[in-house]
Amino acid sequence: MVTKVEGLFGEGRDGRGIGDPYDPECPTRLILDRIGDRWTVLLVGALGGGKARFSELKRRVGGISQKMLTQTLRQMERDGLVTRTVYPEVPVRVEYELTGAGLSLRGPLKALEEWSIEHLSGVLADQKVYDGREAATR
Amino acid sequence: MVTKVEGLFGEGRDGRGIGDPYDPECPTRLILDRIGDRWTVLLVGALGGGKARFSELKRRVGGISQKMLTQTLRQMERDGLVTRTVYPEVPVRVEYELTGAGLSLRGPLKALEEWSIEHLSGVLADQKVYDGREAATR
DNA sequence: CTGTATCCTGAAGGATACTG
DNA sequence: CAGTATCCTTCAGGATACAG
Repeated sequence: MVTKVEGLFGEGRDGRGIGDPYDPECPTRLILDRIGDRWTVLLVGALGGGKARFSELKRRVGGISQKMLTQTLRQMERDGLVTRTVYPEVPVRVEYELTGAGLSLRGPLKALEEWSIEHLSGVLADQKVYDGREAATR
Repeated sequence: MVTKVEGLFGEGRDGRGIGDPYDPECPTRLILDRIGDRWTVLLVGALGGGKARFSELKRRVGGISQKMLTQTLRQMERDGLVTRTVYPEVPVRVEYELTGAGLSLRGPLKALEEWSIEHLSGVLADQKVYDGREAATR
């Protein structure tokens, strides 16, 4: 039995232990499992505009393999982030669309993206400094 | 040469391609690289309360190995998210502390955590439904 | 106490070929 | 078109032993 995580990022930290990331009931793990891989994040972005079909998503998300596209979409469907609609035409047409939950994820992800844009140059600069010091030490 | 990503999660999606996640200059990749692994996220949480030393972090973050703790902290230091201070006592004491950039990451992460807490039960329920349908199909 | 250095394994994920 | 099935490689990351 593991202690539940109520707020890793609340203000009042009191040094209490942090929830086990391997506990399936841990919300932190929940996000990490969905957001952890780049593909889910990119797909939420790619689906932000509305429905899209398989091939279109493949085109939109650069570098994704067919395997990962299918796999990630299935996962998102399972999690209730996306709906999958099959139109039995010839050839088959399949459309994906964000659910309410999927759409609601865009806000937090956007916040993260904004942080990223804001700190991109800073982080890159810090890396250079750090790497420089390391090289000098060696 | 790949198109830069300005806003994967902005409102007006126009179906334009999405930035290559392998481009080091892509902000989306920046977040994903830091946030992608559970440890960085958990450490930002663990360090939210202020300075903490190595062994304390190890205790706080359940399940992290010594190797990953060191490795993740080094990465965070390199990215300018954390400072590392060595006190040459016997035995050595090392304290880690979030920088401004590190602290500023807590907001977005908190938003994500809130999403997670809010949607935990829903996602879990959807998974059950999905798995049930799959089992029936098979 | 705070690491570094190796070894080793599982799992992620790309490439490719085939199907309804 | 939208997948599924396989093979194969890479590599993250745990376990362990040793060091300043």
